[in-house]
Amino acid sequence: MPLEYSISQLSKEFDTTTRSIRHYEDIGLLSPSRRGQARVYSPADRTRLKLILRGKRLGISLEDSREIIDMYEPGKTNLDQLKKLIDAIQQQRTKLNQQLDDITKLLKDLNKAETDCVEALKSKN
Amino acid sequence: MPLEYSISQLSKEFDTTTRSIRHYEDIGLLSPSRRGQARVYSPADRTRLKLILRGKRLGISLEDSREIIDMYEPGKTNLDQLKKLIDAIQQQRTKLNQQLDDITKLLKDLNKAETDCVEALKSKN
DNA sequence: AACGAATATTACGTTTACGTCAACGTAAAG
DNA sequence: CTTTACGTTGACGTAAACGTAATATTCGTT
Repeated sequence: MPLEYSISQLSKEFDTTTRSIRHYEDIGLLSPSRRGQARVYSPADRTRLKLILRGKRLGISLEDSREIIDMYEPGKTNLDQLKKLIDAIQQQRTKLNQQLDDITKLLKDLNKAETDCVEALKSKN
Repeated sequence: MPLEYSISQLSKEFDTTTRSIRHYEDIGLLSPSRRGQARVYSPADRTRLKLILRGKRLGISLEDSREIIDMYEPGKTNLDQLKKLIDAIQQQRTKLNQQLDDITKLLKDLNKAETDCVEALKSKN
């Protein structure tokens, strides 16, 4: 496991574009260090990117992703800050469970659609 | 269960807007019948809307939703049409399983974040 | 008949999440 | 020293998914 990554390395690894990664930086979701003016990404940066993209696949907006990701940051040891976080986590959990429900339903529907298709194919022979 | 619905009824039931519902019609995802110029939605229309919104919650684009939803339509008994559908279903299933994976991982992360928070809170007392 | 509530159409505006140049710096290879 | 590959910063463009008037119509009620 490398200790640092270039922007194109990450874009390839996660099948995204350098433009997107820079965009995430533009809106403050990433802040890689620099060597000269070139971006240098740490494993931690890479993890953040991974989380962002995972969120994307779940239809989570970048704005919302920021909140979620910030939860994992240490040093957020302010007291009522913590309570806020716990609350946010609850909300996210609710949303995710809803999605889980949606997905199982969709998978069920897909299964039915498929068997229907297969049946229809059979009856053609 | 009613035999028909008005646009505002549906917008309330599914917590969306009449504008959105009309938009779905604009792009051909819905085609309710009319009484005069007023839209009249059948239970089938309602189901389609439900599927659209479920897809939305999963970050599925309206364009992709169209494909999925059309799978449920009967009368698609063209032969290689069917094979295409089965293929599309497979792809969707793959994507959904990926999402399932993402979600379980996120939920795990959220659990950890939460216990961390709670721990942090305890240590403050 | 007049009114308000619901619905309609038309059309322009907005937000999100990037795509797509253009113009230039940098560093290793031939 | 030039090519090649990769990187940078603007700046403008765009597609999707609606929001938001503005205006007109319809329909049951006073």
